[in-house]
Amino acid sequence: MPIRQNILIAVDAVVFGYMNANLHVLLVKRKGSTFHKEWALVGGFVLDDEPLTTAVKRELKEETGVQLDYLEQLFTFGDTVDRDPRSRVISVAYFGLINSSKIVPIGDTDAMDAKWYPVNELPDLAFDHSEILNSALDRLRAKLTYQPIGFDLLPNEFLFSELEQLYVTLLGKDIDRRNFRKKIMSFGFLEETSLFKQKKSGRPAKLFRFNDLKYRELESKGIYFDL
Amino acid sequence: MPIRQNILIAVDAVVFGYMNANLHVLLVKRKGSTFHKEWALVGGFVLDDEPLTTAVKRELKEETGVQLDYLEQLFTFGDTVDRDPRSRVISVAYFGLINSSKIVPIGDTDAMDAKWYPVNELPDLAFDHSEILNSALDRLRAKLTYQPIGFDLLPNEFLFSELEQLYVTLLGKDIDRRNFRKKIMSFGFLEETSLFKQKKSGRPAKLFRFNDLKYRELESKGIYFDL
DNA sequence: CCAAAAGTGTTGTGGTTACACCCATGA
DNA sequence: TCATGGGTGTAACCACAACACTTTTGG
Repeated sequence: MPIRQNILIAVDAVVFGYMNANLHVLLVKRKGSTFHKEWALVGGFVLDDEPLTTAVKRELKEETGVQLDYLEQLFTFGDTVDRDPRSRVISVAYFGLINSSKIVPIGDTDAMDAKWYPVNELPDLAFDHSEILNSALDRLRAKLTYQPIGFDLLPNEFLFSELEQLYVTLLGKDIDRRNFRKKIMSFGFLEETSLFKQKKSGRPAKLFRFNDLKYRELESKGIYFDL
Repeated sequence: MPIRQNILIAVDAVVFGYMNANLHVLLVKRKGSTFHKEWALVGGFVLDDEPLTTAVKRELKEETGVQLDYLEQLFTFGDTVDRDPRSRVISVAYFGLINSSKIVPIGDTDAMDAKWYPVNELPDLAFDHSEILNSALDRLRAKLTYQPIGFDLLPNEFLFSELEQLYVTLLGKDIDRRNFRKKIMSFGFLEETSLFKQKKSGRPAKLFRFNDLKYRELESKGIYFDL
């Protein structure tokens, strides 16, 4: 094949985690020459014989050590020819969610170069990474209405109020507690456990668990949440 | 930047058109060495300083002369390292729709190398193009439930029965004529014209037109069609 | 007057919304 | 006993599904 191109291909990951009743994104502090010490999404160049998804997972592991519960392709950014000042780079962006119980609280010490940032307190980002992050946020909110995404963000066992709070945070509007409970329960993919969690004050609350089997059944038929 | 990659980047387009009460895809007959004379999606390599969308449009123009009414990024195929036998190629696939009234009936003569194929009579395709086409079909059907896609496929003025027929074809199930009409009309983005179309037999039918303004309004709020 | 396609309403049902009070606990 | 958050039911309303006959034209 006689063709010669001078375009590089990279992958970037927008990984969301939910902690302290807030949505967070995983960012890394760059060390190379360009955008030195600025915050950016996790990502890097794809190896010649490496599938794209392998590349994202490798970068995530190398740069932050996190392991994902959910990963999907988001969008390929290649309409802006100079999005990387060094050379033309096309980036395949991925969108990931991590279960709160698996979150390793990296970067709360300043020694690390990876950190969970609350989405409402983001720093300026390198390259066009803000744009990428924004499309990921749009996707997240859209998914919320047709997939019970909460379950990939919450720990394996959680309070109903935590699920509700997550929806409130992500949708940015209030929810009627009774109606929400009725709706979620009607899907049948939530199980009550017999465990309770004692909070500092107030009545102890039941812990719930997600039933994957029931969920996969429904998923194939297509669910629709309005809220 | 010291990095060197040996990966090529291409774009491919899955373009749908609706004619003779059937969904069609635009295919081209390959002429190069690999997959010579086999049918494939329209596509080709991206130029070094060319935005991705420009590349797809250029290829479409060069190979078939069609001009699209709707184009969106579909998916980037790069998990299979040997999808192109010659070299590693990552392909950014696009999904397009064309208005019936703009369809140039290429390829009904055998001299041409581009042709509209009905989706239920597809030939074998080169590379992993069947897979790409299938994801485009999935996307098309999914979009149908939250966007009035019919309007990008039908001519500017059309019969209600044509719109209905389009949904029947794409969804593969029957629709109640009265309920369908009520639902579509309730959105308010369809306008009656005062024109009539006389068919060979039967009562003449009103022609309808799509009101873009009203549609864009609704689109931002999010529409939902069940059907 | 027959064939062909267009056009048109009503009713039952099930889901969604709106809404407010009691319960269990720790301090 | 008070503060805090957890848990629950009902009634009005609206959207959807099911269903069949009449109208207009050409042959």
